[in-house]
Amino acid sequence: MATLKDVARLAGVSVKTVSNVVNGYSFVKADNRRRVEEALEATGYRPNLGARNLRRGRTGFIALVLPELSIPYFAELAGLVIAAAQEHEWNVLIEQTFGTLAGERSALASLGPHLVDAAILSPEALQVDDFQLSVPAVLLGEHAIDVPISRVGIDNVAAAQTAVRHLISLGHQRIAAIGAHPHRGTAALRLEGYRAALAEASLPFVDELVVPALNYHRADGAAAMKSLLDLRNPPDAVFCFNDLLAIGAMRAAAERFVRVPQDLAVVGFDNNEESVYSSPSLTSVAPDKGAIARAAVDLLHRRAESRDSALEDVETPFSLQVRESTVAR
Amino acid sequence: MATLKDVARLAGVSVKTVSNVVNGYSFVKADNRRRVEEALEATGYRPNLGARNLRRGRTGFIALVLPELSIPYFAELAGLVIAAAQEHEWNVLIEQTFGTLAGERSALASLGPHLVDAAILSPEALQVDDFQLSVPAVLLGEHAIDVPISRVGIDNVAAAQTAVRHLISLGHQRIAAIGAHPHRGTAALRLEGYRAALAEASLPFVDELVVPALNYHRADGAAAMKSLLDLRNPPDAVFCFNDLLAIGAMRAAAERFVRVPQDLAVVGFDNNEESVYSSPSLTSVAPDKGAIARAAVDLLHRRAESRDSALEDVETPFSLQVRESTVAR
DNA sequence: CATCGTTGTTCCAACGATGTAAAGACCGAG
DNA sequence: CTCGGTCTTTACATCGTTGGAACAACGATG
Repeated sequence: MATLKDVARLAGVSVKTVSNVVNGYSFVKADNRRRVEEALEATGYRPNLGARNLRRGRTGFIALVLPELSIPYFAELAGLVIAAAQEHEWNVLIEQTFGTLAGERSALASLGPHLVDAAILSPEALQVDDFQLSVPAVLLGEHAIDVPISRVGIDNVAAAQTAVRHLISLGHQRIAAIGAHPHRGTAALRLEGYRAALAEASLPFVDELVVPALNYHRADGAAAMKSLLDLRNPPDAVFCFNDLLAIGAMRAAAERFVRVPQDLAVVGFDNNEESVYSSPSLTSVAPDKGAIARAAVDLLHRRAESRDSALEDVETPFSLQVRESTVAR
Repeated sequence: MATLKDVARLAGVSVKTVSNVVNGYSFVKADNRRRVEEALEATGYRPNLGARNLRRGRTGFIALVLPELSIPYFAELAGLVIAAAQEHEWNVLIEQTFGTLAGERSALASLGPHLVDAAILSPEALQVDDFQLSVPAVLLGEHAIDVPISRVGIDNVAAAQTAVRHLISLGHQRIAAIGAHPHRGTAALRLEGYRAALAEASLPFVDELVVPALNYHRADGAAAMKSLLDLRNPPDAVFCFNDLLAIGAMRAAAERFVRVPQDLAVVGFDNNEESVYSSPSLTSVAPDKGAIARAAVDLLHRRAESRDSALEDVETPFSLQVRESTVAR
């Protein structure tokens, strides 16, 4: 691998002159510039990023800490973050926490200015004490707890309310919710939106219709749905806090020969590609994932450049995608 | 951020002694070792990986070049690769190519010993000339073309044959295939397995039943299925070259009120989590993704350590997961 | 007490890049 | 022909780490 030294020797100039050419410094004599450029070409020189960053005091990486890549929402988001980071010459390091406190702690511990310039976090279990970050960071989703970190995400209350209003507007009266969670900030807000929508339609809030889910996987949605179908008086609609739960719920319904949407309307959250092709296709709250990824990366870029540290709270748009799980073809 | 120098000053020893303690060098006096360890603790020292790797001549990263994270197979695989890489103290850099030649070329160009120690590639369009790699690499899937690079993957011919045999054993005679592709190596092999299974059952190979798919997304599967259902004599079973195609195909069938599996049996490939929860659930060829990830990373580790460069071809196991899309409950 | 081998520590150079300061080349003005 | 100012290039130090050689301390040996 060619280094600046090799190029310099070939071009017959000093190392620094080559460095100047590489970095676009203006005052290089045309003749030398040409010779250096030829030498660069001939050796196929590529800068050693490690060395450059060591000298510059940056690493060229940002961390993306998320629960699991096998969850479609995070996989899609990761893809978008990688694309957005590229525009700022950042490479993305993905850390999986599997939603556990231990996993999140170890991911955070491994972060530091020597490894990454900044971090994007999607935490699920972290405590206040854990946020002793040494690099600029941004939270995706919600503040489960009150920590001084910027945030990017949608208005979860409004989004949930929109989803449940949709169910109410279709005439549903006994609407369940799947995905309550003791620690997850988004879960609390979506529940709040659910409550608000019921309240404004003067529908009662029924405890037994709110089912918790510890993980947001398909299996959890299926289990929750089964318990709902076992009720003396099962719901006629269900709002799931993410699409995977909804997919699991629809699966459980199908196994009991409960028809969606005739017997049971289902709304999800995240608008995974999977939900467009399921049978029936799934009505879902669609956050603008591209906007989230871009906003998060841009925010970190500003913070990494200027050392100011104003907290920001960026709200990204969402929409409701209505499909067959609430309105039959 | 504390450096070795800070720790050394605090402990009252030289930088090198601290380095020796950090790296587990045996001959350090107990007394000094204790003082250094206390100083390490007190300063919260974490080695600067960039500097360490610069000195050691490695980067601590491997690249994972794949089409797109939003494709579940690659998302799951990426998660497993990250986990496997952790055991060798490697961080994973994910590059998305979006299946285009340009994307793959630019990903490859950005690779080099200054950035990564090794690379795992899942190419779809690359040409022979492109494989001028300067780091150890391994291909996932198949050699589309004849290049001297190690490979890890399943026996695609046998896997496809197993899938189609399954359909034949259920009495299907008119079996379609979705996913033929002009350049993709795996596509050719899966088609070969399909052909072999037909041949051994003395079933005719019918051209119109083999449908190409340029991308392997759900939409492509749906489009292909529609064209098959438009045939004068449509198939009674279909083998899709991946699960996304199969999901799209089942969706298209449902829209035409074609029942799966009664009117049409469907087999996929990849065994995505999504396929377990679809309605009907999808019979699929299940490659052992964990084994693939581990084998690829381990192979690269061996190659990065010892400079020998024997080509390896690692075959990982697969199985057929039979579900409702071929056998009704 | 000189010598030796073992153990423990330090100093120096190097990895590849860039910022700083100083030196060299060149120009026109006085 | 010197001076002062702009270009242009260079030498050097530096980022944080580690390998190697040098050095120092030590008890054991002859």
